[in-house]
Amino acid sequence: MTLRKAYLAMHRRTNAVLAAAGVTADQFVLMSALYDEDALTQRELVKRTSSDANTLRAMLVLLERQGLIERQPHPSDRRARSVALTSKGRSTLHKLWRRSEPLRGAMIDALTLDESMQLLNALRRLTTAIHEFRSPSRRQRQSVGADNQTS
Amino acid sequence: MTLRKAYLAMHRRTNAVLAAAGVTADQFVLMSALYDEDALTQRELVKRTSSDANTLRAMLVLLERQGLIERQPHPSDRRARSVALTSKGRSTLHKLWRRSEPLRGAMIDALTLDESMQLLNALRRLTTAIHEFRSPSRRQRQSVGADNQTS
DNA sequence: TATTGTTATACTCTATAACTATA
DNA sequence: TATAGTTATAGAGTATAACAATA
Repeated sequence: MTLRKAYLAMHRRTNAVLAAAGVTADQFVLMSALYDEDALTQRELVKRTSSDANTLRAMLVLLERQGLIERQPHPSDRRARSVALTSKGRSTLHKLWRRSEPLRGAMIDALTLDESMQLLNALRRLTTAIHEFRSPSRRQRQSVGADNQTS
Repeated sequence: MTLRKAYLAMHRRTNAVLAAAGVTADQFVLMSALYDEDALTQRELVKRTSSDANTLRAMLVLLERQGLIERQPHPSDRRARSVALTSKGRSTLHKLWRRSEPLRGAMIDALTLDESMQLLNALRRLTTAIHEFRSPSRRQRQSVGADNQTS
């Protein structure tokens, strides 16, 4: 509940800050993932942004329509497509970073450096635990064993 | 980014765990907010779940269609509606708690008690900072003043 | 056979604006 | 005048399933 509230607050405020630029917070995340790299396949983007493949594609189509990214044939794998920011996308991204900077600043100021590190560390471990979690609806006899704990 | 990943992981896994019961994670949150109270107005629910009023209404309509909640005239304010869980909603909520318990357990086990407390504390302060943040696009001369500190 | 991506489809969540009815 | 909620509308994100092309 607390995690949810923090994320929603950040997400909505980011959307509000970026709205004038015609880009959503999720699209901003996606574009940022492309910034460091020359080009990525959609498959790689799915991994990095932890999105669903079809969701990602829908977002790419929207960004492509705005001329912010482009998808070209992959040089070595003819199944894949090479996704990259256009020059317009790159300059838009710079603008988005400038616009969202004050909000990021406010978030950074809310915690000490030490607390921020601990927060990030805790969140990462939480994420790992969730990813490793598998529903015990169909138990793996071997690992769960004969304990008295009910699911 | 880290906050986003943690939230999305939790949200998706919760959805997966609850899918068989035909209820989404967001609906689960909403129903939980109703559990402690006999009844709440939609306005109060908006505050507690930090949802948009129209978003909330859409969710209530879905839950009402499933017979999990009901909306009755408010006794003292004839504009308002009194939202409450039905008995079916109440028993469904119990089932949802049971189903999601292992996931919550995994999340709790990922951190020490001390770390959990610190995490919650940090997230709350972050949320407060975001809520208090106002875009500096149109500065309020009075409060911003001539300091060198930005936002 | 497995992988990359597309097409088709549907539903939930989100949000804005204009509105009704009460307070 | 302000508040509680509705109606109408739209779009973004999410996800499943069936499919084509390629590895």
